[in-house]
Amino acid sequence: MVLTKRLDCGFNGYHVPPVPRVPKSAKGKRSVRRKKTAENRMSAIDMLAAVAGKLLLEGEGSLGSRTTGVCDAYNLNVKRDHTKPLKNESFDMGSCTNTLGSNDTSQWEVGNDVKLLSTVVMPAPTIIKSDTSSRDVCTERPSLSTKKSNSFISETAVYTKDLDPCGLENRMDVDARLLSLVVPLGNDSVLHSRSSPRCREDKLAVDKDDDKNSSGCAQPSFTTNKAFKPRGLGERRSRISKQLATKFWKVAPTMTKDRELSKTDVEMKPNFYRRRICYAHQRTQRSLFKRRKSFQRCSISASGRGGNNRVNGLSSTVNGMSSYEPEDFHGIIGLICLDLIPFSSDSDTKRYQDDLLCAVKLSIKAFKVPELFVEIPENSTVASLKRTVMDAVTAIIGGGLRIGVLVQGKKVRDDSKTLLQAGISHVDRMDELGFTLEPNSNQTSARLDIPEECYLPPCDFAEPLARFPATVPSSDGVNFDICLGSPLAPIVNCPESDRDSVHSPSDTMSLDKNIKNARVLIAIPSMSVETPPMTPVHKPRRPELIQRRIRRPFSVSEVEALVQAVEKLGTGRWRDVKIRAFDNAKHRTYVDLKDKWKTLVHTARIAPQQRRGAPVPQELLDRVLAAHAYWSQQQVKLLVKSPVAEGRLLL
DNA sequence: TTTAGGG
DNA sequence: CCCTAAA
Repeated sequence: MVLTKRLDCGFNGYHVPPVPRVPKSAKGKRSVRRKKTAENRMSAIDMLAAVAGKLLLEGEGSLGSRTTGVCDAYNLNVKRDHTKPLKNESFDMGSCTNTLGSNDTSQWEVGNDVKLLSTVVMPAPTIIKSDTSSRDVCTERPSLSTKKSNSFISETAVYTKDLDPCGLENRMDVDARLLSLVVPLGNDSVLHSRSSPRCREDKLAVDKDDDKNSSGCAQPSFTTNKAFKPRGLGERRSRISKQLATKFWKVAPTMTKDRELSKTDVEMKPNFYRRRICYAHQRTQRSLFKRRKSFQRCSISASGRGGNNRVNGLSSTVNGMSSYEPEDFHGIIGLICLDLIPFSSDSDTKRYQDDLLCAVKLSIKAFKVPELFVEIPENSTVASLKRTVMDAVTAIIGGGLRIGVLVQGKKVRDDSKTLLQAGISHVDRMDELGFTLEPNSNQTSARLDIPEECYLPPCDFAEPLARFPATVPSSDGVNFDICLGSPLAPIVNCPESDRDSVHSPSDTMSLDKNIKNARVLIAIPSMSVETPPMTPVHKPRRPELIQRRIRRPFSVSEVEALVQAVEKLGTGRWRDVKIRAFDNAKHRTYVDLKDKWKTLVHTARIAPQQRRGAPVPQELLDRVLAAHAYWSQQQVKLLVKSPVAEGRLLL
């Protein structure tokens, strides 16, 4: 049964409907499809489905919450009208098909005029302080008051793209992205299974720590208290969202107050008040999502108690939102935080982006100085050890260093570039952005462009350092982590880190397995001549950790520009094409353009039904084919005229 | 560096 | 998008 409806759902507020547990039998069936996906995907998809259903059908009341977890059951296209100002509270939702239940394949087509007058999630701006001495980072954020949600709508959208576990992505054509999936652990949540002892460790640690913006996990019961209403809450991430968040602070300064208001419709239990939520994030094979995931992970804050909040990929604060108040979560089984990322190249969008990208706040989250030797007698006091380490560190830092900036592993050499141009504004994963400390007198040309990376657990500062001589090695570069949008105490400020600084090998090993998720990636500086050869150097590994670039689908206007340029220049001059049509699009290389052309030609040749991604106007595809044919012919002609070919012809 | 193609 | 041989 296919239903086509135009929906005009202007609903206030939003709550995530209960997501039914996926029956085991069903799980079994689906597991085939989810073969290569992580164990908790189902839950995420279910939640997405639920959210999607609510989003689209709230007010209709017919979608209900019985949703299938089949990952390809949801195909939402949500478009934001970028021509409207951010404050605009409506979205134009594009087509939406929603397949419900395994036995019910109803589909809903949502017309273009459907307006979403509320939000699933609230922007979660975080005020980031780069002041490393400040531990009390502001974590205020907008509340989730459903009543107020109309005020902060604009950036919310549902999109399944990044939840795409099974290739759904390729059928999505909207540039909105699911930002993150926040899943307070509940009994119903499959994700719970991932919350592992580590998570509980964190929980305990956090409880001790109580309120230091550290993170932890909620116990399952925490989110299953039925006395509380569900409410939507979200956090936002990603390149744009980071800035959006900032923006939201500006446009909706009242948001902080809303939390107070929100208490009116939620019962609040004081003893929950400072608990932390444990989030789990859906895994996916898709690199984009991985990236996002890592990004979230990267924001995991170090616990104030010296590293008991290790990065583990399973828990911890995400997004610098270190302490959601429990009232935000009561009864919520799943939350999906979504964001909408504008198309990258439309002119409107560009303005929009530029507008948003004006503020990129960085905070240095971890500062590691590897390969630092400290020699100190056994009978020294801890205090003297600290002093020694501090001296050594100070010697490095005070020694006149300059900062290098790495974006996606590549050094940004042009200091005149803007963050936007350098792509820094776009990084959505923390390890895409790195800094290096380099000696000012950089005669040695040892390089750090492809840093070897190793993992060091946070806040185990003293331990590794103790092995190193106090003489400052003339390291060519030292990486340190920075964090976008994550308020947390810098590791160098972990005063009492000693206690927790020793890790069992297995601990390290398991962490190492999560190296991709780990946020504490440091570079081992290239050894200088003075460095003793016996220096314990980590095995070179994972030099490939250079991040894959963010996927940025070509917009129609970009395609248009590309087609036009190729029509003019032909298919063998990608550099010229780049200069001609994409000179200002720093993120489009000529290889990208060549690749895009390749896919365009392919797209143009296949049946429209086979096409995936953002639909390219047929007119453009026709031009692609025409240009391709023309230039192919030109090449042949050129070949024919060439001596070799001529010679062959003569033969 | 740029092109061209496969992955 | 990535990787890379070849130019």
